[in-house]
Amino acid sequence: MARWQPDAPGRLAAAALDLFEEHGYESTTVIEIAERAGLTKSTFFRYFPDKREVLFGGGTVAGLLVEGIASAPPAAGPLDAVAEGLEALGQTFFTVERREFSGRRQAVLNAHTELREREALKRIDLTASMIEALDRRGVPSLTAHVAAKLGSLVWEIAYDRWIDTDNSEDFGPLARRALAEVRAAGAVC
Amino acid sequence: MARWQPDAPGRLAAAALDLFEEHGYESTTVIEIAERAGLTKSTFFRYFPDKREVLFGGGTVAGLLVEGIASAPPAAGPLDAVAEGLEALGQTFFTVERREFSGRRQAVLNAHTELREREALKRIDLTASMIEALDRRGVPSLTAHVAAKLGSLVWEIAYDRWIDTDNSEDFGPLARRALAEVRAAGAVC
DNA sequence: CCAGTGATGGGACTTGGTCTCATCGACCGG
DNA sequence: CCGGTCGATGAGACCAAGTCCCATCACTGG
Repeated sequence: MARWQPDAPGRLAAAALDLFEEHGYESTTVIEIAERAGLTKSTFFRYFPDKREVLFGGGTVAGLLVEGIASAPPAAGPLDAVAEGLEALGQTFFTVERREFSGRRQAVLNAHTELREREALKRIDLTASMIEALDRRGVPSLTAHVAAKLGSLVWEIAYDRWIDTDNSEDFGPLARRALAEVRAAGAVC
Repeated sequence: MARWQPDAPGRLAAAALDLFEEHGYESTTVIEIAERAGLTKSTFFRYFPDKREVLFGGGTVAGLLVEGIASAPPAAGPLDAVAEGLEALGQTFFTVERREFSGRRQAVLNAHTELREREALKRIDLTASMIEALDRRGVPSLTAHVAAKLGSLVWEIAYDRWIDTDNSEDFGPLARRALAEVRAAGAVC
């Protein structure tokens, strides 16, 4: 028999989301999170560098997106390459099982500035990753910057719609549609 | 004779920037900042909600930008309206006197994740302000989103170049040029 | 002379976050 | 069966950020 329950980080994240929903982010203590997960403060900080990060565990996202961009057909334009990356993300990360969790998580995020701040940083770092990936495709720097910013916007729009409970479309098609809309809007700027 | 030295927030901000440059952000204490400014921790937190915010005092920026966008000629397209806003900013906020301070401040910001994170949040909030301002001009939502994102990119590029010590051009012209480049890059996405 | 006001100081208190050391079952070689 | 190592966890001291409440004290107007 195992000495410890499995998946400590997962239990911590789940406990945290529950408590944040129940009492709000600021009013719940790291100690409370750890206790609900059957652990202690020490262990919490062993897995997460700070309290906010417990809601940002999935660090594989950037990697998947970058891979997707890299493996787009060489002839594809920069924005199409980003679309390819988003598509890849939709198939491996934004799966149906993750949808409900993502929605709950996002509601908590939107409600607390401290968490929105962390989200903002993640988005910027992600945009930087996209720029790098495009750079490796030979896209000129400025074009890469523009494509990454637009790609980030496409992501936001598609993600919002994907989370929306009235909706049950997969992430991939949503991203494709959002991309087309953004492109059309960009043409009239 | 005045009972207190004038401009407590300004003294705190100056002291903070000095100390951050000397010892780094994390290794300098709020108490140290306050002491160098001839004040106390209590007073520091009376003027700034947290330690990071001491480097983000100029809260008028968003207002100026929004005004500039609002007062652009009605015929101007969304991105041109944003350019108008940036121009306004260049004349009232990004003045020559502020250039050296901005450069020092930016160097500190770039060196510390915690500060980059706050900057990321400010940028997102600013983008939201731009979207609102464009919305009030009757720009359709999606177009406003695209224009705001591109405007934010133009801001970044122009600001970088403005700070660059090899350069001494004013912010307005730099923004104009950056806008043209971004537009050209956008056309090939 | 006196009461009110406003910027500041002082200090207790909570919590996030770091660090170091102790614990203890599992596993492994003999 | 035995002893030692390993790896995940616990315990608790410690520091700094941030909150709160109350004291201080010059200035002001009546």
